[in-house]
Amino acid sequence: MVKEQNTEDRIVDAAKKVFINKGMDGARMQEIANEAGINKALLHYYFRTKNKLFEKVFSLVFGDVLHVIEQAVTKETDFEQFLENFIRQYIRLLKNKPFIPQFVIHELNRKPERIVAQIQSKNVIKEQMFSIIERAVEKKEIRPIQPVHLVTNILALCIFPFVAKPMVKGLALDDDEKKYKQYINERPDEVVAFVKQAVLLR
Amino acid sequence: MVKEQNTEDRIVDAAKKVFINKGMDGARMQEIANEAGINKALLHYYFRTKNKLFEKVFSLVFGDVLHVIEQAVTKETDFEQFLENFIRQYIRLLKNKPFIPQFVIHELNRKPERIVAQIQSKNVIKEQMFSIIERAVEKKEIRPIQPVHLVTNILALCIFPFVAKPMVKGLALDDDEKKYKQYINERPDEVVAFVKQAVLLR
DNA sequence: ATCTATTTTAACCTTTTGGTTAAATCGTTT
DNA sequence: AAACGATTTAACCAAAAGGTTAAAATAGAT
Repeated sequence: MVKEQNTEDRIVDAAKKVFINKGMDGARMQEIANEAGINKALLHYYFRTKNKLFEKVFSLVFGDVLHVIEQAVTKETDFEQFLENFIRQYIRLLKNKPFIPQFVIHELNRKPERIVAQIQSKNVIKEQMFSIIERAVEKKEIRPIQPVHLVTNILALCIFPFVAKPMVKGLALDDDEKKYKQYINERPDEVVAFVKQAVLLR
Repeated sequence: MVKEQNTEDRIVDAAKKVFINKGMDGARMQEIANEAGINKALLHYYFRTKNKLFEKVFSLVFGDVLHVIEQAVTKETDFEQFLENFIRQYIRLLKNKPFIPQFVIHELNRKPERIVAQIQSKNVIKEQMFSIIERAVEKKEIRPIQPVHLVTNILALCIFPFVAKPMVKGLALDDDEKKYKQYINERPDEVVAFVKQAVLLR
């Protein structure tokens, strides 16, 4: 956020922007250099290859996502609090960086092995989430549901409006950016309410 | 599905396969030619440019999706039937062509104008869906919910497990393809139940 | 048999792009 | 002032990729 940053950071920020918007294939080193306000030679001086730069960017972006999830998961609260917290935090992240999911998904499908590389740090999170859900089921706070399904349901509801923005905006909202923003602002409440209705036992 | 097809169809099928897997940027004309069992010269003989070929493929694929949606929407039934029908049909489509959503989403984000071009045919569908939902709300069959949100919720729940396959499989299912298939098979029931719980008034 | 459209072969062109290199410049530190 | 790292300039290279072309081969129809 500070104007004062060193070249390496400027490069990484520029690369984030370009890679996220264009993907690995669509991104051009020249464009990244321009975006960073430097020239191609210096770009390669810092990061020898496009691939190295991309890997750096990917792990940073994916790290951001994991961090938010971890944050929400490790706060020991009851299920309802966890749900609210998780959904609102997650959507807030995506509101600030709306291209993250498309980027992550696209690159994950392009090179699924990457997941395996970082699997250990995620496994902790997974176990945590699953156990929160299982406990809630045992305590009859929510109806019986497999953790995998509930987790993917929640993620789906949070992520979809961002990856499918042109569809949502174009098809349902008269291609009106204001209406889309309004819609996005309504999302946290909507998703929380939807999921609660779907699983909470009353 | 027939082995006997003319060259143009073979090309289009091959192009579908490659474009869907690699995207516009990642796809190679040579690879499409190989996949179709012909050479590059003949490929360009049928489709002068990569772009023309791509546009053809995109509209075909997107047409498939719209067709399924249209099918489900135009069957005049009550809300519950519509819900079941829509979800099961849609997931069946994705089970057969799992790469469609990622492809459509990626290309839609790359060139959002494309939506505007086909907007009229979709507007009918949209109106139909929205009115089904509004009627259900009026009749107190479901709790009050904005059609945009409900529609996107349903689409999200259907689509996400396919676009995020590596994540679901890797994170939650021990990277086990069998478990993933099992999970996908459970999806229709799960989604139907989830949505019903979330909106149906009992 | 010949005409026609289809298909192949293979060479070729051009543009784009990732990446390199060498020399010069600028700025800071010592 | 000298020295060093950071940065620019600009030319260059090689590979990849989209696209073209011309000539030959193949096959089907009249």
